[in-house]
Amino acid sequence: MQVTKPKYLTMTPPKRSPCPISCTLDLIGDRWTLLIIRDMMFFGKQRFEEFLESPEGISTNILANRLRLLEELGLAEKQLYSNHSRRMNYQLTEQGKSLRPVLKVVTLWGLKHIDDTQIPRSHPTDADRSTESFEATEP
Amino acid sequence: MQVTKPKYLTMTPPKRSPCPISCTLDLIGDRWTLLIIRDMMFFGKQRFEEFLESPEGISTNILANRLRLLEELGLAEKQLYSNHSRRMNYQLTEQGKSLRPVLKVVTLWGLKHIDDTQIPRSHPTDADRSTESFEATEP
DNA sequence: AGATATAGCTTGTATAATGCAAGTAACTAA
DNA sequence: TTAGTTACTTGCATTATACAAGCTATATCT
Repeated sequence: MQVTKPKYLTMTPPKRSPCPISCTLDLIGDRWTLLIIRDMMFFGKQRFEEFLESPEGISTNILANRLRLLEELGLAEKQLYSNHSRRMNYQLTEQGKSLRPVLKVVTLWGLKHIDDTQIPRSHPTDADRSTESFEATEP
Repeated sequence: MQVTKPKYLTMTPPKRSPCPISCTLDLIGDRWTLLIIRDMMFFGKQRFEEFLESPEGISTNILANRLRLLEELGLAEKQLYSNHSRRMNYQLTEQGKSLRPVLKVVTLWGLKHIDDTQIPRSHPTDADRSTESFEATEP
């Protein structure tokens, strides 16, 4: 598979309809994508192995697939951590960060309507890099 | 398959983790469920055949499956339309209606970040039954 | 009464997505 | 030189989805 340039949201997947809900679900309407975005946004995760550590237990092939899709959608960017390592660095773009209100309202709904849910505690090492709080109200 | 009583959100699907985002995705993290809720909430749709008419083109087996799941989750209720007909009547419960802020923020995100999206125009006959506006701000 | 239509599904089958385990490639450190 | 780290890919079994067809109970028409 030969991917040249990241595509943008304007040109990506086939729409089922022009409805904004339907179109949004075409992008992030699955059980994993928002969790990866959560990990980047609230826990400052940036590397493949870090995403694998999340308690939901994503598998490596799904993770690789979703990271590629996020890049193609322009929601995340991939960079080399340093020039002498294979280590990669995934970060949210502005587009990706714009999903914050979505994650927030989903979080609040879950906390209120599903029993035994709680905001995960991040590891100290994760918290160091986390730029945004899970609870914070405003962008 | 023998389903006795509707289950409630507290006892339904296996959690991948206690994270409220993860748990919410376990319930509605697919490409169809929120569209059915949209149809009930904003377009006043109540019947099997009405859901089939939506432009995204859900298939009958998936629709039947999701309506059953929504009932099991306590997000929707199924009733007979009248006592002399097979006609069914699906309606959101209070739990289901509580997803309104989620649909709203998803709608706004889609409108702003995905090209060529627009709020669908409902048919006059649908609008008659619609209790809530797609655009309205407050519950 | 018998035929046609309507509504709400179920069933069958092909294709696609997911889950799980294992393996590979490039570099890094000892 | 050897072992470890990181980011994946591959293979295969299971599950979900898409598409088409069919079925059942009532409602309506003639």
